[in-house]
Amino acid sequence: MPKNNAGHGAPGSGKQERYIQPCLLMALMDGPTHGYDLLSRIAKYGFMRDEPPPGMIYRHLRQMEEEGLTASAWDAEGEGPARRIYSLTDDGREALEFWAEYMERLAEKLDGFVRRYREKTAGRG
Amino acid sequence: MPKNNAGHGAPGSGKQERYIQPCLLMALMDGPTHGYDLLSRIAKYGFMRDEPPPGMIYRHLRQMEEEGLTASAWDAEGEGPARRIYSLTDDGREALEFWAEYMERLAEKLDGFVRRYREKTAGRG
DNA sequence: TGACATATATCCTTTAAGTACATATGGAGG
DNA sequence: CCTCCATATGTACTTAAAGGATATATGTCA
Repeated sequence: MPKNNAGHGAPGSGKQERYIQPCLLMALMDGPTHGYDLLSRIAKYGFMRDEPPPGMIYRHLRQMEEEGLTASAWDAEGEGPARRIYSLTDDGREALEFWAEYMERLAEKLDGFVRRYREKTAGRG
Repeated sequence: MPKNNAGHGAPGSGKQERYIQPCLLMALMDGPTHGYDLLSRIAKYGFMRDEPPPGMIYRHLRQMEEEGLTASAWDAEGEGPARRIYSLTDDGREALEFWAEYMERLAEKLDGFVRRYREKTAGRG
């Protein structure tokens, strides 16, 4: 057995492809909300084993706001600490469309690769 | 138009998901060869726009050899500078199977995401 | 009043990819 | 013969993006 493919890329290594940005954009399609809630919303897309550390999504949210993909405002109403409510901008919706097309193409390539592999190994192993 | 989604992840940014390691493993399934030849072999899998810079694949090849996924030997025969001929090990074949399963799962997740997006946006835009 | 849950935010580190450059060999042309 | 070029391999530095730890604030509840 190989040592679980330690090293580059994906299987087994630390750095995953978690698609946090498109997940956040997608989650915001269901309506504006605050960061902590987005954390649980994006879990259902299946790209991460566990919930990502909170710090992570704030980093993304800040960056996305800088890029004009989201807008935000403080919400002091309600209990607990004040929340910052994020919403999608038109640019954000466009970016998500971009992502969807990219992800579609990527899925095709991945499928093509796997198909090719299965053909190559058909009838052995 | 958004500024082409500058920033994180994939569409438009620098860091791509090029799957060089699985591509190299797959290319070696067609038989042992040297690095420069692998460069052109892996182009056909479609993960990179252009051929990756040569230095890159040597980095990968060295790392893969450290991990026991490939073996190599000098070939001084023939013209030009000596070549190093790489071949797959059993661990390498197993790692490729690993990759194939990973890529299959990833493709499913991507398709699921895109499907969900298309449903959400059906009938508008 | 002190632990706890929610919520936001900043920092430093690690990983892997991008980029540029350094080396070596043999062939072709002036 | 000497330079330039194509092939071929390799090292080194830089950047990008994710991982992870930690800091801050607030209101609830025991």
